[in-house]
Amino acid sequence: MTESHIAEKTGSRETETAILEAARNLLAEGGLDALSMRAVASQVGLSATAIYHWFEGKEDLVDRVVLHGFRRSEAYMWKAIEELPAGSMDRVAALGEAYIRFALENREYFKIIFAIQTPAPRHIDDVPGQGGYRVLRQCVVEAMDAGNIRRTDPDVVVLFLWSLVHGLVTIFMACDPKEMLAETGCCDDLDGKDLTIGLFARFRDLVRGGLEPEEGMGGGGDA
Amino acid sequence: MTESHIAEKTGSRETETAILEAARNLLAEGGLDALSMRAVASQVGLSATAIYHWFEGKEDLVDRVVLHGFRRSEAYMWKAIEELPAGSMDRVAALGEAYIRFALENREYFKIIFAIQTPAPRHIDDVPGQGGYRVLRQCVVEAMDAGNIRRTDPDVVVLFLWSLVHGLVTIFMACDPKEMLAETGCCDDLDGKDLTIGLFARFRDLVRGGLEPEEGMGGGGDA
DNA sequence: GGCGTTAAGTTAACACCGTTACATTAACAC
DNA sequence: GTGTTAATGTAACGGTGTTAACTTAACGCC
Repeated sequence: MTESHIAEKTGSRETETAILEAARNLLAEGGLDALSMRAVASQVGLSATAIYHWFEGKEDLVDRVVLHGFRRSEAYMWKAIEELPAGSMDRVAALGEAYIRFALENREYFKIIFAIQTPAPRHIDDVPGQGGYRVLRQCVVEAMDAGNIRRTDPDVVVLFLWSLVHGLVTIFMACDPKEMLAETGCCDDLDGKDLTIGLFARFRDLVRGGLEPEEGMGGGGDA
Repeated sequence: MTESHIAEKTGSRETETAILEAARNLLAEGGLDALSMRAVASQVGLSATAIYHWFEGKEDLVDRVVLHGFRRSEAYMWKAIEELPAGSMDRVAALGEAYIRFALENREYFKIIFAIQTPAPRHIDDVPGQGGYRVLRQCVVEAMDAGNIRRTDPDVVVLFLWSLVHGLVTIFMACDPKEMLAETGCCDDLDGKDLTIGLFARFRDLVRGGLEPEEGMGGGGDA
């Protein structure tokens, strides 16, 4: 409670950020298993128990690491749309693509939030939606105002789009997308991240026009 | 390699299934952390090491437990559509709803596949898509033949629908959906599983008709 | 200069964990 | 009987997150 408290804290924070950075690297390289208190500590040059002076425990440490990831993701998504015209569907699509890119480039951050053993579900602010949700929502509302999206509850549309992209990413992170689409031959020349984005591109038509057949095209095939 | 091998094995399998059942319960109750070799063993009345005679290790045990979950999920989905007319969109929608129901009623099975630390992604056959993918694909193809779905690559449509539903479930398992839609007031009276399904119902319009505004409705609002 | 307090870190230990090595018991084949 | 194999047990290893108790250094204060 003394006056010099602020300055004193500021200096010591270096240790805290060093711990966070080490944790971040371990997580990105080897996943949650590789992020052990002892591994983090040895990388920083401390004993494992010293970490408990800065973080409540492993869960707290991981939370803080992941939080940092979200902050980056928000910036990532803003950057993706900044040069595209407001109200355009291109903006909405670019946002989806950015989400995919970020997720696949930061698998471990991403997995943790949706994979972690949480007894209670996490608050929305702790989730990639944090920045993402609000950015997307703004784009959707603008697109509605511009007459590019049918006028309905914007939150339903946002969740619709978010679910679509998030589902695609999550599925492709768990299965081998290449194998999954082997029979189809669609996007044959692509793989990994590009395949996911290629498939996302093919979703655009469905999102825009829906699954319903065009009017006046006759009743489909030979049924 | 002796002749009595089969009968002998059949009798002993009871131990194996007892282990599986104990593992299943522990997983469903307390997640992957609660499923420890020692906990399983004590529940069956064995020593932890005895499990290694029936399973290669924890990973193998978990895999087998999850596999059982998939089998159930497939049956669950077949049952959901059996009384609905083939080729109808109701079938497709019922499948989505069944997927949501199963996921939320079997969170731990579900989480594991998409959450587990897999260096290499799992094969499609190891994923809820296993049964699910093929069931959904059949329904989509039938709906195309019946003229209820625009004719395009069915695998793209299947993945589109699967992504949508899977994303919705995954997001709602990680965030608090109630909180997320607080401002909107949509589906205000529902919660938990019902809210997710309620929201899924609102997706149906968007899936059918797309986001594009109807022709001849004028250029949207006041933009 | 001595005192109390706090920050920052240590070592030792606890209770788990998955897994391995090795011993044991029982049943069966020859 | 003897050998073999299935089925289980005990003891132990190296790892985990975490706690308790201790040190060491720095600071404010009188």
